[in-house]
Amino acid sequence: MELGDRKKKILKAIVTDYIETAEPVGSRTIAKKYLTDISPATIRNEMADLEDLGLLEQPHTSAGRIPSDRGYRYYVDQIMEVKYPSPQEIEKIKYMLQIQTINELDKIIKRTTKLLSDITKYTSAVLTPSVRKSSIRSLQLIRVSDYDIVAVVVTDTGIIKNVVIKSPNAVDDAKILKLNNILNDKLSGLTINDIGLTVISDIQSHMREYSEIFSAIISVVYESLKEDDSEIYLEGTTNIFDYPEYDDKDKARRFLSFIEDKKLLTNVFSEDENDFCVSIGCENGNEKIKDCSIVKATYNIADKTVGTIGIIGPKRMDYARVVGILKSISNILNEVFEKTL
Amino acid sequence: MELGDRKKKILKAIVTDYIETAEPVGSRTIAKKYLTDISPATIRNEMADLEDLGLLEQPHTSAGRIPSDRGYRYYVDQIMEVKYPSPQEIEKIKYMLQIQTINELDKIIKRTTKLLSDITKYTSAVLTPSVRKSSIRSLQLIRVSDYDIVAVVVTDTGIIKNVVIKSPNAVDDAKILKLNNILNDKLSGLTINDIGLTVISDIQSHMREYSEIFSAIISVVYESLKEDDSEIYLEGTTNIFDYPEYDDKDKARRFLSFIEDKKLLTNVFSEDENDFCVSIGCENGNEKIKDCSIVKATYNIADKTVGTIGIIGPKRMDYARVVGILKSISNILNEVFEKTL
DNA sequence: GTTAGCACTCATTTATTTTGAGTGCTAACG
DNA sequence: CGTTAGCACTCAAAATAAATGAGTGCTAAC
Repeated sequence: MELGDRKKKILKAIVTDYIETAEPVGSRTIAKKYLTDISPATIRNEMADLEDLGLLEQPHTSAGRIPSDRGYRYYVDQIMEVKYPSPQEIEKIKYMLQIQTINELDKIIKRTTKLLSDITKYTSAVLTPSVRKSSIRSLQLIRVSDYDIVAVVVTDTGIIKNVVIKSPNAVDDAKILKLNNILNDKLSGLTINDIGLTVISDIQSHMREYSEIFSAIISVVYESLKEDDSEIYLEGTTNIFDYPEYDDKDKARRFLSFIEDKKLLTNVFSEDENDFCVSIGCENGNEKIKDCSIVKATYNIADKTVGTIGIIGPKRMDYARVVGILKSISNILNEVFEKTL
Repeated sequence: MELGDRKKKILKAIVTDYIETAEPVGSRTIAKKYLTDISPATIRNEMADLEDLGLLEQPHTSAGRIPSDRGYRYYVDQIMEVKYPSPQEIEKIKYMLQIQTINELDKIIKRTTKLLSDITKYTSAVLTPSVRKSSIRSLQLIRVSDYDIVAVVVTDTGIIKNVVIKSPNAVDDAKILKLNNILNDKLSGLTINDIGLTVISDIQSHMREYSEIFSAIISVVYESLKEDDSEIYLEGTTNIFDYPEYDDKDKARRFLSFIEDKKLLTNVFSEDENDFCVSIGCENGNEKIKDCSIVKATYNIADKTVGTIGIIGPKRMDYARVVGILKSISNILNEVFEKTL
């Protein structure tokens, strides 16, 4: 849909003003604050057109206009100019994400989540890397007692995962050492998906003597790695109280219950085909957050896209700013994760 | 303070009714629903006395009475009879906490948290075991690359903790093996607090050749174990919307911001001298939750008190039921953790 | 000591009015 | 023809007023 120049300006004015004030925008406001050389009457005519096109809507007859989902979409795609953080701000963010004594993946991710909500003032969510896309760098068995083994898997993406295994028969250090060598030898470098029947039977052939204990180990480890294990970190969940659209108790509740359900949330924030995505209102498919917008970006470790960072907030969201921030932070994260590995 | 029998009955009636209805309780209601053989006028006289004693208060002149903090306290300490779950319910809870393919500490705790909020309909919080009170059962170093080591610590309380270490100089498998043996030998059985200068220098004397790498390891591991690392799990945070006292946006917000701050929350739910504790309104010390009550109990692993389970909700809380549930679940948890180790 | 009776209080509910921001339409203007 | 001033009309929200009713404290009688 191609809009005339003036219509674009008016749509932009309405979206901008509505984002700022949360009040429906009237023709007089636009004529005074944004387009001083056109009269309210003319603006009214244009607004009527924009409403016919489905880009604006009117809460009730005697109110101003607010953008519709499609209106926001048009604004995001065709009108807005992304506002990136200033170089100083970028430096500050880098600083916040790099300084730390212990270089733990988890800590960087937690800190990123907090940072995101602090800067944007919306609710932020970060998905931790999933084991499934990573390949195994090292698999180590630790003997804890005669019948208790802990398997520790370290991936090329820096994830460390522990699996507790009850052994069917007693194990000693020698056995563990042998099992360790074989498993490590056969599994390192493989992704979870690579581990199939052929690999397993190959290992099994090297393990005639331990077949029982081996199958206990492999099944538990395999199950544990296969399950979708990426966690989600959340920050700034109470930020929504700053936005008048959530003055209504039920609205706030609906939002927060959605947020509380980690399954739903993970679903919404999981990566899709794009490495960057803005989804507005009904676009995000879930009835419960049909008046929210979500902006998300992916991040990489070891050149693999392993997780996403994002924010969720009211549709009346400062898209230009949020998009700039998310793009920048996802870039910075990629840099950080390049260095720390 | 010793109360007459009738006063006790009236206080009990008021607390019971207020817990149920959230409405100030008037003399007529009591005469009709609870003490049918006394007239409202008499009850009014008694209520005036109870108010003088500081056990009741009146929101405004023409309203009924509600219990004060002290009133609740008297009710909890002197009047209420704990309502324990039925044997069937107990069995159900046991079932929920025991059935699982992989016996992971984390999963049991997560499930407990969910269970608690589901049953009580309040917000539940569970503190995971802290490494600090545990002793080391096994410490294993894993070589990930020339300069990357992961230390895995398994405690007698079933905690598994990973620490990433950047080695100052390259390590090979032989070195790791040797370090492993020495560390394991010297550290297992010790608690974190046991690890002091003497132990460290003792190990150091066995490690002349690796002194540099050793100090890298010991400092990072020690730091990591020393820090207070118990996490807190939360469930049912949106349950508060079911209670009319949180109809007010600001009240809800205050509660939820408190809940969001893991530091504050951990503080409130950490164990104190008692293994069971009810804290009402102002008693819990924090201005932000002065109209909440907290009930918490501890749980043990390997005969050590390692964490707490609890719920937080409005002062108008069904204490008798919540206390019964928490006591039961903490017992069940202790049983479960006895078996799984 | 207990209770019926009554005047009084005050939050809550319901109804009514006022206000004002905003619109659409018409007619005039350049 | 596009633009704009003018005006009647709409309707949510705010302000005001009145009605309701649950509950109290006090007094006097049982």
